[in-house]
Amino acid sequence: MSKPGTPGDQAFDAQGFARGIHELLVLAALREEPRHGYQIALDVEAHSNGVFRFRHGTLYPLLHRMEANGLIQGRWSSGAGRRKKVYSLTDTGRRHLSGEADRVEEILAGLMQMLRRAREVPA
Amino acid sequence: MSKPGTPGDQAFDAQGFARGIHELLVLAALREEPRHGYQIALDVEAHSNGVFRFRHGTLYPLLHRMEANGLIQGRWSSGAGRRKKVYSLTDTGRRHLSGEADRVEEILAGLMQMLRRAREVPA
DNA sequence: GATGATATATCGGTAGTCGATATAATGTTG
DNA sequence: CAACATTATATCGACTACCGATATATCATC
Repeated sequence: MSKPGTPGDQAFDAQGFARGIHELLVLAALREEPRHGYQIALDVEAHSNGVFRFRHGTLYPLLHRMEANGLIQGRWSSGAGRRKKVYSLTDTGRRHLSGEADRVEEILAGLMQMLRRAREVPA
Repeated sequence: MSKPGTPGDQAFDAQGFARGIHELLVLAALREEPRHGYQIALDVEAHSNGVFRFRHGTLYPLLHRMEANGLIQGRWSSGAGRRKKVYSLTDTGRRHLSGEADRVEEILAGLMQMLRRAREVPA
């Protein structure tokens, strides 16, 4: 694995990265307590000063996908009133959260290194 | 702009982010001196310890796109031997480099905040 | 002359974001 | 109560562009 170019290294995957970020945002929002989709969107937006924002057309399919993958589990709130589907982290999801956090952190380190390089004034 | 949720804020755009990263990698690689595509790929991989890696099917269309957008300018090396298309930064590209670097840095700050949050141990 | 590295190019499959649109219950205001 | 905004979820089609595969050609080495 010391040889550069060896496949299997966990390198930056542009497609997976954006998706992974969205998943992380959801998982992080559910870290403390279960929430329903709309709440997750508000929560994410509030905690990031509006940097991250879920569109409806992105969020709900994402939640369905994550539920199908066993990362979260949804239950329709039984009470009367507006129907809400409340999601909570599964054990898999909780494990995934910390694992992905490590992975993303490595990539962020690489990105910051790149930014430093981008800012070096050419001689 | 103080009001959170105001549209027009430059928020995280999942699609644009991944593309922006790839563009930044190219621009940063050309910061000091012109290089041809294959060189850029090697350079990026070397400077990121293999975290970032360009596939050929990604790199060359990207270079064409960036040239069409006026961020870089390519010239076929006139000498004999293997043909190489050497790219250099345009003024637009140089401006874009610093602008995008600022934008990405903001997003990175948001991502790191999210990571911290993801790691907080729930009570 | 076969293999492998250098060097560029293109295409089709694929996945997922995003805007638009739909539905419906609830809160609010006059 | 009528009209409207907000809360809440869902789905679809257009679009974008990454990625693996494939092709072409030069050069070095053996």
